[in-house]
Amino acid sequence: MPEDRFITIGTLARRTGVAVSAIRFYEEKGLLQALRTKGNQRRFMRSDIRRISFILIAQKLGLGLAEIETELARLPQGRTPTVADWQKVSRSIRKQLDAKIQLLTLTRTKLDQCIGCGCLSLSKCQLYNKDDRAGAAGPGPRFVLD
Amino acid sequence: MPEDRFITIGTLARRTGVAVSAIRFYEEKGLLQALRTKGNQRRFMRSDIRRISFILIAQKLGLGLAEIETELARLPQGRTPTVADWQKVSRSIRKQLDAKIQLLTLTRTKLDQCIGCGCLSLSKCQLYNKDDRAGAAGPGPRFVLD
DNA sequence: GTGCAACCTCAAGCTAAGTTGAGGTCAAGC
DNA sequence: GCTTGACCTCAACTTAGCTTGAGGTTGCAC
Repeated sequence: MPEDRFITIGTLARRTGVAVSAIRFYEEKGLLQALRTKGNQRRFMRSDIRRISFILIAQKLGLGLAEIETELARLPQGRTPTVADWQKVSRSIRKQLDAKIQLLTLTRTKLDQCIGCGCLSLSKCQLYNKDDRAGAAGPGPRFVLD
Repeated sequence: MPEDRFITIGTLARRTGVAVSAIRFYEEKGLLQALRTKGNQRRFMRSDIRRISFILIAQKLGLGLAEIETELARLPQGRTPTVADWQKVSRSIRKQLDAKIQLLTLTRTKLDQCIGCGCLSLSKCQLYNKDDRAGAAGPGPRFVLD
């Protein structure tokens, strides 16, 4: 296997700083795809280093793996993504980041009003009303600033 | 039990919109304390309504229950918290909110540079470097914008 | 042709923040 | 005094994002 284009899972792990187990996990979740050798070992493409970089960055921005998968799906299938391809995806998460900052800023304004009156009352407080929560459904960790 | 000061778990649930099971869970975690009747049923204080309001608000701001417990510990023991007591706690989380917004804004700036060059490279990108992650330890969901 | 690191799968475990269910008790109105 | 809804405990399950371990195979270098 003299091919320069393919790398082992260990190499990918070293290059990205991500654990081997995590890479397998990402593959299982569909965020990465790997070829297999005759002996059933994974072989990744060099461009997967960038793909993992993106995963890490997007996680830092608060996206879940499912959302990240959606974003990655915008990349071209079959060919190595170009700079322009990556820019398109990056701009998409930049929008989400923007929205998140706006939401937090708004919340801060409300909190300031709340501190002013000291109420923290569910009925009167701007910050909190039941309707806000009506949509929250299903078990598991929620409330991470949807 | 003609006392106006004590309320049942069901009443507390109705008043806050939080599930009974969640209230028991918060008590177990030490975020709430309850007296017990002879028949072993919980009795909460009216001021716990506000306490739960605070928990909900703080969660919205992205705090975990452990952090919220720390904040709540600033409230006086034994007496019902006053408006001033709540303001002190609110100002504390306002600071944390501020920091979170600043971090996100900084991240956005870096992302913009990244989009500019299209790199998304672990070695060159401002957005990501290994050292950032060195501190992240332990299992469980991390990366929620520490 | 053999030794050993690196790979493989599969199952179980972890944390957070709860929910769901089984099986049983309490309290209040009629 | 009894019925019924609200309460009790305890155990098991949920989702997300992984890690850890057991037990077995590959691939490359000497």
